[in-house]
Amino acid sequence: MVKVATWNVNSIKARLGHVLDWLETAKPDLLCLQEIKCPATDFPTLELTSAGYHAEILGQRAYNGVAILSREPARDVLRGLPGGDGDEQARYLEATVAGVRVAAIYLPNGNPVGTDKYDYKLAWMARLARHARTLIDSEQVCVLAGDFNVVPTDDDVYDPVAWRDDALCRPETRAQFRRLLHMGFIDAFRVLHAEPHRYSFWDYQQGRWLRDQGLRIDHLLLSPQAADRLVAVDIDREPRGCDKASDHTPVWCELAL
DNA sequence: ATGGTAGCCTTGCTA
Repeated sequence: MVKVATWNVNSIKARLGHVLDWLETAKPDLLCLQEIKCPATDFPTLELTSAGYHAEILGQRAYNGVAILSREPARDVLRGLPGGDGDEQARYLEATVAGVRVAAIYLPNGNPVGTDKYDYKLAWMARLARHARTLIDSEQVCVLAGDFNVVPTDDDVYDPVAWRDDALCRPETRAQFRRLLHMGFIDAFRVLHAEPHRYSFWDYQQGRWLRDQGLRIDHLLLSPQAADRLVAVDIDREPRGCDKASDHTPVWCELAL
Protein backbone atom coordinates (compact mmCIF):
# COMPACT_ATOMS: atom_id res chain seq x y z
CA MET A 1 0.00 0.00 0.00
CA VAL A 2 1.22 3.48 -0.86
CA LYS A 3 -0.27 6.50 0.96
CA VAL A 4 -0.02 9.79 -0.96
CA ALA A 5 -0.99 13.14 0.58
CA THR A 6 -1.03 16.84 -0.23
CA TRP A 7 -0.99 19.82 2.13
CA ASN A 8 -0.67 23.56 1.55
CA VAL A 9 1.17 24.46 4.76
CA ASN A 10 1.35 28.27 4.30
CA SER A 11 5.04 28.47 5.32
CA ILE A 12 7.01 25.34 6.24
CA LYS A 13 8.92 27.25 8.91
CA ALA A 14 5.72 28.36 10.64
CA ARG A 15 4.22 24.87 10.29
CA LEU A 16 7.15 22.51 10.89
CA GLY A 17 5.76 21.23 14.21
CA HIS A 18 2.36 20.53 12.67
CA VAL A 19 3.96 18.72 9.71
CA LEU A 20 6.15 16.55 11.96
CA ASP A 21 3.11 15.69 14.10
CA TRP A 22 1.05 14.76 11.06
CA LEU A 23 3.80 12.64 9.51
CA GLU A 24 4.01 10.70 12.76
CA THR A 25 0.27 10.04 13.05
CA ALA A 26 -0.77 9.71 9.39
CA LYS A 27 2.45 8.03 8.21
CA PRO A 28 2.17 8.90 4.50
CA ASP A 29 4.72 7.40 2.10
CA LEU A 30 4.60 10.65 0.15
CA LEU A 31 3.58 14.17 1.16
CA CYS A 32 3.41 17.01 -1.37
CA LEU A 33 3.75 20.44 0.22
CA GLN A 34 2.70 23.79 -1.20
CA GLU A 35 3.46 27.37 -0.13
CA ILE A 36 6.64 26.44 1.72
CA LYS A 37 7.51 30.16 1.31
CA CYS A 38 11.28 29.78 1.52
CA PRO A 39 14.29 29.02 -0.67
CA ALA A 40 15.62 25.44 -0.59
CA THR A 41 18.56 26.61 1.56
CA ASP A 42 16.15 27.55 4.37
CA PHE A 43 14.07 24.35 4.17
CA PRO A 44 14.18 22.30 7.43
CA THR A 45 15.64 19.25 5.69
CA LEU A 46 17.49 18.05 8.80
CA GLU A 47 14.39 17.88 10.99
CA LEU A 48 12.45 16.01 8.29
CA THR A 49 15.34 13.61 7.63
CA SER A 50 15.38 12.84 11.35
CA ALA A 51 11.67 12.02 11.05
CA GLY A 52 12.48 9.50 8.29
CA TYR A 53 11.67 11.51 5.17
CA HIS A 54 13.65 12.53 2.12
CA ALA A 55 12.89 15.98 0.70
CA GLU A 56 12.89 17.28 -2.86
CA ILE A 57 12.44 21.04 -2.91
CA LEU A 58 11.59 23.76 -5.43
CA GLY A 59 11.89 26.82 -3.24
CA GLN A 60 11.27 30.54 -3.56
CA ARG A 61 11.78 33.42 -1.15
CA ALA A 62 8.60 34.66 0.61
CA TYR A 63 6.06 33.25 -1.85
CA ASN A 64 5.03 29.93 -3.40
CA GLY A 65 7.47 27.01 -3.20
CA VAL A 66 6.68 23.28 -3.36
CA ALA A 67 8.30 20.15 -1.98
CA ILE A 68 7.91 16.37 -2.02
CA LEU A 69 8.59 14.46 1.20
CA SER A 70 9.00 10.71 0.82
CA ARG A 71 10.04 7.65 2.81
CA GLU A 72 11.92 6.31 -0.22
CA PRO A 73 14.23 8.63 -2.15
CA ALA A 74 12.73 10.31 -5.21
CA ARG A 75 13.96 9.54 -8.72
CA ASP A 76 13.78 11.40 -12.06
CA VAL A 77 12.93 14.77 -10.51
CA LEU A 78 11.41 17.42 -12.79
CA ARG A 79 11.66 21.00 -11.48
CA GLY A 80 9.12 23.41 -12.87
CA LEU A 81 6.19 22.92 -15.24
CA PRO A 82 7.45 22.50 -18.84
CA GLY A 83 6.70 25.24 -21.32
CA GLY A 84 7.14 28.15 -18.90
CA ASP A 85 9.93 30.08 -20.53
CA GLY A 86 10.98 32.70 -18.00
CA ASP A 87 8.38 31.70 -15.40
CA GLU A 88 10.04 32.46 -12.05
CA GLN A 89 7.27 31.16 -9.78
CA ALA A 90 8.03 27.92 -7.91
CA ARG A 91 4.79 26.01 -8.37
CA TYR A 92 5.55 22.57 -9.84
CA LEU A 93 7.73 19.64 -8.84
CA GLU A 94 7.44 16.08 -10.18
CA ALA A 95 9.22 12.86 -9.23
CA THR A 96 8.91 9.09 -9.06
CA VAL A 97 8.62 7.50 -5.63
CA ALA A 98 7.64 3.92 -4.74
CA GLY A 99 6.29 3.24 -8.22
CA VAL A 100 4.22 6.45 -8.35
CA ARG A 101 4.86 9.41 -10.64
CA VAL A 102 3.73 12.29 -8.43
CA ALA A 103 3.43 16.03 -9.08
CA ALA A 104 3.30 18.66 -6.33
CA ILE A 105 1.19 21.48 -7.73
CA TYR A 106 0.56 25.00 -6.46
CA LEU A 107 -1.71 26.40 -9.13
CA PRO A 108 -1.98 30.21 -9.31
CA ASN A 109 -4.86 31.78 -7.37
CA GLY A 110 -5.76 34.13 -10.22
CA ASN A 111 -7.59 36.87 -8.32
CA PRO A 112 -8.64 39.46 -9.20
CA VAL A 113 -10.41 38.24 -12.36
CA GLY A 114 -9.82 40.55 -15.31
CA THR A 115 -6.16 41.22 -14.49
CA ASP A 116 -2.88 39.70 -15.64
CA LYS A 117 -3.09 37.41 -12.60
CA TYR A 118 -6.15 35.68 -14.00
CA ASP A 119 -4.56 35.47 -17.46
CA TYR A 120 -1.51 33.88 -15.84
CA LYS A 121 -3.71 31.33 -14.06
CA LEU A 122 -5.48 30.27 -17.26
CA ALA A 123 -2.20 30.13 -19.20
CA TRP A 124 -0.65 28.05 -16.41
CA MET A 125 -3.61 25.67 -16.53
CA ALA A 126 -3.23 25.30 -20.30
CA ARG A 127 0.45 24.45 -19.78
CA LEU A 128 -0.53 21.93 -17.08
CA ALA A 129 -3.03 20.29 -19.43
CA ARG A 130 -0.39 19.94 -22.14
CA HIS A 131 2.04 18.30 -19.73
CA ALA A 132 -0.68 16.16 -18.11
CA ARG A 133 -1.40 14.71 -21.55
CA THR A 134 2.15 13.35 -21.70
CA LEU A 135 1.69 11.80 -18.25
CA ILE A 136 -1.56 10.10 -19.29
CA ASP A 137 0.12 8.84 -22.46
CA SER A 138 2.93 7.31 -20.39
CA GLU A 139 0.36 4.94 -18.78
CA GLN A 140 2.08 5.22 -15.40
CA VAL A 141 0.54 5.19 -11.95
CA CYS A 142 0.42 8.97 -11.63
CA VAL A 143 -0.97 11.40 -9.03
CA LEU A 144 -1.35 15.15 -9.56
CA ALA A 145 -1.43 16.37 -5.97
CA GLY A 146 -1.84 19.88 -4.78
CA ASP A 147 -3.60 23.15 -4.20
CA PHE A 148 -5.32 23.62 -7.55
CA ASN A 149 -7.08 26.84 -6.50
CA VAL A 150 -10.12 25.39 -8.32
CA VAL A 151 -13.54 24.74 -6.79
CA PRO A 152 -14.73 22.00 -9.19
CA THR A 153 -18.50 22.41 -8.65
CA ASP A 154 -21.00 24.39 -6.58
CA ASP A 155 -21.09 21.42 -4.16
CA ASP A 156 -17.49 22.26 -3.22
CA VAL A 157 -18.07 25.76 -1.80
CA TYR A 158 -20.20 26.95 1.14
CA ASP A 159 -21.82 29.83 -0.79
CA PRO A 160 -21.66 29.33 -4.57
CA VAL A 161 -23.51 32.58 -5.32
CA ALA A 162 -21.11 34.73 -3.31
CA TRP A 163 -18.14 32.99 -4.94
CA ARG A 164 -19.52 32.89 -8.48
CA ASP A 165 -17.19 35.54 -9.91
CA ASP A 166 -14.09 34.52 -7.97
CA ALA A 167 -11.10 33.17 -9.91
CA LEU A 168 -11.48 29.84 -8.07
CA CYS A 169 -15.03 29.32 -9.36
CA ARG A 170 -15.20 31.08 -12.73
CA PRO A 171 -16.55 28.95 -15.61
CA GLU A 172 -13.25 29.33 -17.54
CA THR A 173 -11.34 28.02 -14.51
CA ARG A 174 -13.69 25.06 -14.07
CA ALA A 175 -13.55 24.27 -17.80
CA GLN A 176 -9.74 24.18 -17.70
CA PHE A 177 -9.89 21.85 -14.69
CA ARG A 178 -12.35 19.58 -16.52
CA ARG A 179 -9.86 19.30 -19.39
CA LEU A 180 -7.73 17.24 -16.98
CA LEU A 181 -10.74 15.06 -16.13
CA HIS A 182 -11.72 14.64 -19.77
CA MET A 183 -8.26 13.35 -20.72
CA GLY A 184 -8.62 10.68 -18.04
CA PHE A 185 -7.54 12.11 -14.65
CA ILE A 186 -9.94 11.20 -11.86
CA ASP A 187 -10.79 13.33 -8.79
CA ALA A 188 -9.89 10.74 -6.13
CA PHE A 189 -12.06 12.28 -3.41
CA ARG A 190 -15.20 12.09 -5.57
CA VAL A 191 -14.64 8.40 -6.39
CA LEU A 192 -15.44 7.45 -2.79
CA HIS A 193 -17.30 10.50 -1.39
CA ALA A 194 -20.54 11.74 -2.94
CA GLU A 195 -21.49 14.04 -0.07
CA PRO A 196 -21.45 17.77 -0.86
CA HIS A 197 -19.74 20.46 1.23
CA ARG A 198 -16.56 18.67 2.22
CA TYR A 199 -13.76 21.22 2.33
CA SER A 200 -9.96 21.34 2.39
CA PHE A 201 -9.52 25.12 2.95
CA TRP A 202 -11.13 27.60 5.32
CA ASP A 203 -10.15 31.28 5.27
CA TYR A 204 -8.56 32.65 8.43
CA GLN A 205 -11.03 35.54 8.45
CA GLN A 206 -14.62 35.88 9.58
CA GLY A 207 -14.75 32.63 11.56
CA ARG A 208 -14.88 30.49 8.43
CA TRP A 209 -13.39 27.44 10.17
CA LEU A 210 -15.71 27.67 13.20
CA ARG A 211 -18.73 27.91 10.87
CA ASP A 212 -17.39 25.22 8.49
CA GLN A 213 -17.55 27.66 5.58
CA GLY A 214 -14.80 26.40 3.31
CA LEU A 215 -13.77 25.37 -0.18
CA ARG A 216 -12.58 22.07 -1.64
CA ILE A 217 -9.56 23.21 -3.68
CA ASP A 218 -6.86 20.69 -2.71
CA HIS A 219 -7.08 17.69 -5.01
CA LEU A 220 -5.56 14.32 -5.83
CA LEU A 221 -6.04 13.64 -9.54
CA LEU A 222 -5.32 10.02 -10.47
CA SER A 223 -4.28 8.55 -13.79
CA PRO A 224 -6.44 5.55 -14.80
CA GLN A 225 -3.65 3.20 -13.65
CA ALA A 226 -3.69 4.90 -10.23
CA ALA A 227 -7.49 5.02 -9.98
CA ASP A 228 -7.63 1.25 -10.59
CA ARG A 229 -5.62 0.90 -7.36
CA LEU A 230 -7.54 3.38 -5.19
CA VAL A 231 -8.66 1.84 -1.89
CA ALA A 232 -9.18 4.87 0.38
CA VAL A 233 -9.21 8.66 0.22
CA ASP A 234 -10.20 11.39 2.67
CA ILE A 235 -9.67 14.91 3.94
CA ASP A 236 -8.11 15.02 7.42
CA ARG A 237 -9.71 18.01 9.14
CA GLU A 238 -7.81 17.61 12.37
CA PRO A 239 -4.74 19.78 11.59
CA ARG A 240 -7.00 22.73 10.65
CA GLY A 241 -8.32 22.86 14.21
CA CYS A 242 -4.88 23.22 15.84
CA ASP A 243 -3.43 26.45 17.21
CA LYS A 244 -1.50 28.35 14.54
CA ALA A 245 -2.94 26.08 11.82
CA SER A 246 -2.47 26.47 8.08
CA ASP A 247 -5.66 27.61 6.35
CA HIS A 248 -5.53 24.31 4.39
CA THR A 249 -5.71 20.75 5.74
CA PRO A 250 -4.21 17.51 4.33
CA VAL A 251 -5.93 15.36 1.70
CA TRP A 252 -4.68 11.77 1.34
CA CYS A 253 -5.32 8.57 -0.58
CA GLU A 254 -4.12 4.96 -0.44
CA LEU A 255 -3.19 3.00 -3.55
CA ALA A 256 -2.88 -0.80 -3.52
CA LEU A 257 0.60 -1.13 -4.99
C1' DA B 1 -18.36 50.42 2.53
C1' DT B 2 -14.97 48.53 5.16
C1' DG B 3 -12.24 45.27 7.41
C1' DG B 4 -11.67 41.24 9.15
C1' DT B 5 -6.41 37.04 9.50
C1' DA B 6 -1.87 35.19 8.49
C1' DG B 7 2.96 34.98 6.75
C1' DC B 8 6.59 37.25 4.71
C1' DC B 9 9.24 41.12 5.11
C1' DT B 10 7.89 46.08 4.41
C1' DT B 11 6.08 50.12 5.29
C1' DG B 12 2.83 46.49 1.01
C1' DC B 13 2.05 41.90 -1.32
C1' DT B 14 -0.24 37.59 -1.64
C1' DA B 15 -3.76 34.72 -0.33
